[in-house]
Amino acid sequence: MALDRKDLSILAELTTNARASHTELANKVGLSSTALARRQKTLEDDGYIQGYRAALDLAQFGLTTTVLVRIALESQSDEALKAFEAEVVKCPSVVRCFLMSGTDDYILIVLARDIRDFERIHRTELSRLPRVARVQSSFALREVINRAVPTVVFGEGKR
Amino acid sequence: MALDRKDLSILAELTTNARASHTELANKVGLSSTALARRQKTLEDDGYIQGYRAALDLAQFGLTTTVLVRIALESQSDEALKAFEAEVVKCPSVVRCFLMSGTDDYILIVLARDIRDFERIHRTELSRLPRVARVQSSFALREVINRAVPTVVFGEGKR
DNA sequence: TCTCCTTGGGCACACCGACGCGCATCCTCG
DNA sequence: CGAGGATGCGCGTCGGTGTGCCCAAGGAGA
Repeated sequence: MALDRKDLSILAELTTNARASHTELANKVGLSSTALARRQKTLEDDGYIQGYRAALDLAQFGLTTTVLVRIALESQSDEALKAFEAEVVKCPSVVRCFLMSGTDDYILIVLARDIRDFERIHRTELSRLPRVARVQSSFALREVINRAVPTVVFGEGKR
Repeated sequence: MALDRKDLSILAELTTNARASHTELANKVGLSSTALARRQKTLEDDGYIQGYRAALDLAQFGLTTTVLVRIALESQSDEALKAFEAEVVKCPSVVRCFLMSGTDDYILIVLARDIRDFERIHRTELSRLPRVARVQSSFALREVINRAVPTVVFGEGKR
């Protein structure tokens, strides 16, 4: 199934404002409300739209510090990976965790209030992870780009 | 201003389902619809809720490969940073870009269709970035955690 | 070339639900 | 005991949503 420019326009708009009504969206896209409703439903049914989520301002919660953590395990055995992953999903300050190729086994993205708070997280969350051989942390000084969706998605319009 | 458990419960629910109606939310949180409406409006006005966004299934667009790219610049001068950042924001496949402490100057997260596609992105987007001294890419074999909001936010309830 | 058929769009309408208001009540704190 | 803040209930209005129907455009086949 292929998406045309209007579909992409709908997705782009919903990515910005998920609560827009059919008529509101229809005006922006250049369709009638019924035509838009059909397309939106199709996009949902076909799985292009997973759901609608509120975007929280994490800075408002004091979470202004992003830390990238590289973790190497003692062993790359399946059992070690499973044990590590079972615990890392419980870490409440971790927002992303990738199993990586190359020398570093895992890369985590951790959100903290500040550097002191990260020290606490390191002590109470990260240091308790099993099978860890080495932990290396780098602080993000600034976030230059933070997109949920790559802009390339909205630029491939057919027709 | 402090949030109590009901506020956090509202935020948690809206993070999952941003289109829930007042009555729907009220039932889950244990409030009446009016009390909930007031609290939700307060959360919006106070900036805890930035907005409501549709979550797209990137796999549906073929973007199944995540790549972490480490980039070191030739120079850390303010001019070099500005020049680099002015260009990197134009890269349509980059979803995140951090200015880092330590040896690596920037870390990007790039979404690609597959490894072949990343080669194209490397050639057409990354290699054109100015002032770059070294580029090092690591592929994510698997995504263990992908949260928009750390669970720690929902667990600090007062009262 | 004509015709049939399919696909997508627009218009109008009716129903249903959401939303916001006012007021009474309750709880807490001073 | 009084006052302020938050809650819950009921109501009316408004808007969104979904349906049915018709129309236009494009493609296929005879």
